[in-house]
Amino acid sequence: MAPKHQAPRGTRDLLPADTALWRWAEDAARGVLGRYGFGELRTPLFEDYELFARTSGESSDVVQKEMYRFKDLGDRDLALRPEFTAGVLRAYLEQGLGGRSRVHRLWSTGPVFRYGRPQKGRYRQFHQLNCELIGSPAPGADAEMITLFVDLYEAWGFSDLTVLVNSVGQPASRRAYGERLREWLAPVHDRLSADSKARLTTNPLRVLDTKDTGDHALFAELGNMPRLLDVLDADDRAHWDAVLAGLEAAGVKYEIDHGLVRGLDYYTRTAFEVHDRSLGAQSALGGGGRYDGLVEMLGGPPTPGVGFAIGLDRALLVIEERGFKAPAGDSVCIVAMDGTRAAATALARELRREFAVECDVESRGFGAQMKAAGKSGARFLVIMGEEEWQRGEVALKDSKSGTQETLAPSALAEALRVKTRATGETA
RNA sequence: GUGGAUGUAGCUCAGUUGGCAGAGCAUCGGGUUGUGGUCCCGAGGGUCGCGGGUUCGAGCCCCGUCAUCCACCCCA
Repeated sequence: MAPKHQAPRGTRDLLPADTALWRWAEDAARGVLGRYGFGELRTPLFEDYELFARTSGESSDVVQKEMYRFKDLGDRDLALRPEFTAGVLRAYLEQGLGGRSRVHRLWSTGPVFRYGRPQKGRYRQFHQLNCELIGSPAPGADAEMITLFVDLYEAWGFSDLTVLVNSVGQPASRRAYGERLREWLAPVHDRLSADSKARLTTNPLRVLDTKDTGDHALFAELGNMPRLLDVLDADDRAHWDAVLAGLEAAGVKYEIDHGLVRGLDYYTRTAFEVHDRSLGAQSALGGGGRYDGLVEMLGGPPTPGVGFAIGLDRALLVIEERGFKAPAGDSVCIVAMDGTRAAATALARELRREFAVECDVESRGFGAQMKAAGKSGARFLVIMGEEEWQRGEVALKDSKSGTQETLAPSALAEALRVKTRATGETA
């Protein structure tokens, strides 16, 4: 007790029981992503600080107070990635992907870092699954990304997800809308909550999703709340309508949320998010949107794009709470006697080319090995008794059926193959 | 960053007005060197998060600190 070191605040260890579930989820996601034609991109965990500062927006919370920023020994100004998109687009430009083909579908996963006060579902080191579709301005791209987003969750057993969608327009129309909001709220300005007053100057759109009930009463009193969708220009409007049509064509259920504003400044047009109530206050499971000006902001040619990030820690939290266990394959446990230990070692190595095999390495007695076998949950027991071994035989016991048979060691692999195939499970 | 709650065995938690640190589960051993998961018996395991203070005496009271949880901010 009271170990000298503990994991830094907001970080945690994932033990084998946890990582089994994580791997299951990652494998399921990989399958979906492959079928959608996405390729995996791996980028550095840290990049120039400036890259994140510029893309996220100087006024964003990420830049203001959440970045893990440091100088390396060469005095370079670096930061641990607080999100994936900036690094992905940097790689896209640096590697000249735009010249190889017009459209790229890229996914990434790994830890991301944000300095903030931890609580359940919020960590300083957390994990995202990130997808970007770079190069297409078409509303069909937005719709496909949202569909992929939903399909990933469905692969994890989430049914009936509600996807919140909104259009945040272009930066110019967003600014115009902010002005309209300010004018609309002017008559009641002094009665707004402190939070809302502050947000009115920093990010007026955020005022709308305040949790303050007094503010909501004021909104009702004013009536005729201006809506972001009403100030969209014709092109944005047409894009928005086409995205919704695309979702309907794909059979994806969605809800329009006029108050939905993403935390990062670079979003244009489409924005979307998914929440799960069982998570409490930190309920966002994932979100994303279109970022048509971002590549240009990084010094590249005008390149449209749309992407999203899924919070794996939160998704896994929900999966765990549902009591889901990663399916475990059938495994084999070898039980040897004093006269057959060497032979058991050889047999274990051979079988391990194909099956998950446990074999005592401590020269323990028969009883102890049987107990260990029971605890390990192995489906098959290979019992190597001295007398049978002399006759060229071993016993194979199937715990599932309770049956036991005697066979030649050379026939073991095939017997196991047949039995595991019969139940459709693999080791 | 703000406000609040909680830290006792690997885990979940008892612990009375301040008076010898406990249970269940888990672990290990035995019953049981040729058929396990059950059962029975036994054992190990604790600077009571950490540091300081009050006291004859602190798991309990006080201060600080670290961590977790809840809410806010914000997000994943």
